[in-house]
Amino acid sequence: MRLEALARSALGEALGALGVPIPAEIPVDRPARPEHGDLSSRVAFLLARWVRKSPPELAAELAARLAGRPPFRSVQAEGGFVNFTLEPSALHEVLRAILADGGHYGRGEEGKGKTVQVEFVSSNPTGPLTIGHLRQAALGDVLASLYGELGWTCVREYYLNDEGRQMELLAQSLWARYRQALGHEEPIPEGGYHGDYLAEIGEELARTWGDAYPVWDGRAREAFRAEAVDRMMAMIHEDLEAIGVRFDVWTREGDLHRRGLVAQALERLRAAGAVYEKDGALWLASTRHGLSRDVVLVRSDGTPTYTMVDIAYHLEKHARGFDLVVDVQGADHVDEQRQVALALRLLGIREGFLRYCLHQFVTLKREEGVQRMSTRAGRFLRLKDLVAEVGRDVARYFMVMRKPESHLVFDFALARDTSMENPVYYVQYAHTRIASLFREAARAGELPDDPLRVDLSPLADPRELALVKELDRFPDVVQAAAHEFAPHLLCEYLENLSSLFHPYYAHVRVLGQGAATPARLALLAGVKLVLGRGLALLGVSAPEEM
RNA sequence: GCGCCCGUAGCUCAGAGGAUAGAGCGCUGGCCUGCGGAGCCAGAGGACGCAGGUUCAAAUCCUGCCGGGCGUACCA
Repeated sequence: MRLEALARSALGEALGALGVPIPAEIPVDRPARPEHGDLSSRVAFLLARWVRKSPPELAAELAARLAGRPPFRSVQAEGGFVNFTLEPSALHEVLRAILADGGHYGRGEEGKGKTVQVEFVSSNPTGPLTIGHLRQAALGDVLASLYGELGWTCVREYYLNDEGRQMELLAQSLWARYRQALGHEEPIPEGGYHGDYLAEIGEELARTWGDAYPVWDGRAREAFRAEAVDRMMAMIHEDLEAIGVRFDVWTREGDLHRRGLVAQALERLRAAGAVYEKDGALWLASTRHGLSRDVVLVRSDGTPTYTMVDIAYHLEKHARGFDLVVDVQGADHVDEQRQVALALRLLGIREGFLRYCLHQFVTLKREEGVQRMSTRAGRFLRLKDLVAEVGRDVARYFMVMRKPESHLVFDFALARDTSMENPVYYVQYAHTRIASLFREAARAGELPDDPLRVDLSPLADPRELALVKELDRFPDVVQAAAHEFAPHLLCEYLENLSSLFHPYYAHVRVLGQGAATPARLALLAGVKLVLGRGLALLGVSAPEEM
């Protein structure tokens, strides 16, 4: 039961009794200031004109009609607002319901019988994953968890670009390293990959393969490309393992070609009249539909572009029957996204089938200053190494604690050495403290036999009621975080809940307080439950001891 | 030039029509003879980039500027 619903239904009745038309959604907010009550509605501002009254007049009439109505202790008009203060017993019931839900609290039903695919990372296998990929890995993984929490069946997918020019360059770069290891002077190709990780593999191949590939020909290309992709994938798996991200499905670009899906997609676009020929290439007529430029789908040499394959891939996703597809991508993909979305629209695919979670880039701030990453130049911080330094929990949390569309500065020093004032630890510590308290309660024989039957009436302290009100928000936060692609809302919520708990704990004794003890333990069981659920959704551990 | 994202406390960022704008870090000063001080309490610190407009009400919506990021490839 959301608390807002209590005020909504009361206001609905009062409006009906006054003969005022009832809006589809009666606005109810949580006031920032305690003197404005537990709940507040600005409905009078919306409807005053309708009934030719001023907002304060209408608000006063509504308040008069609702005065003394349970579960409200008071209903007051202030300005044009109608402010509600709840009876503590109403909050006690909220807490009881949360405890009764147990591990299911926060779960939703909206996704029942529906499937969502979240595609993320999808980094080209040209090197290990870096801190740049971390934001995407964390975001995608958390979004998938959030949708899972709302009842959706969720598929985490990685799209593997194992074809094309970048793979070619990677293979040739590796070959050059291999030749260098054999003592030949072979330069890294123009636009190739300079990272040390290829040098190591090159040396190893020189030992095992000897001088078997003296020239860069078709045979060498095949061998080195296969080897390079395998090696890169192994590294990527290690990095994903380090931050605890698992994919359900890996789709390879090469498979899309082999299954004829690219050709099929092209046929559909032709049939829809969405393409035209120019300069020997085939173009998507995007400007005709309001985009800023047309893009090439098939080059004049007959090979399909990345965009073409991307369209084919998304048609394939559609054919798989997902109700929703979420692509997590960086800000450099905006144009690409528009093009793919347009193509799907022209092919009659339902609006809303594909949604993009677009995120800005991460810059790394460390002692030497701010540095830009470049896999190609071999200048990057590998994900695995980052996790080794700051831990998986901090790495993940820091990546989702800002909204995706904000630039994110990863303060390395803060993440690593401030185990003192780090928000991750602050939240985890709240969980640990409660766990410790329950251990203590068990030792002292103060654990209630049946937590659901505890008398909650001793919970009267404003801090206790504030905690219950905050617990009541949790399902709304989960839902908003999922729908708006905004996991940072969950971080903010958990930090806020923790900042209500810590002072409470510091000032209110729980154990040895007679009838208050089981009531307070019940409250803290609720807090622990929600902290644990929230952290789990973020993929961050909720330790019993630290 | 054009398109998209972002300008809020010294720093990193929440708030996205409502009532006196928030948090963390940093800074100043307090609190360890009771459940974990990884904590608590108090304080200093703001023309919400600028200028107009819409509204009973704008940090929030609209327009135009100014700053920063990204894109604007027959790259992926």
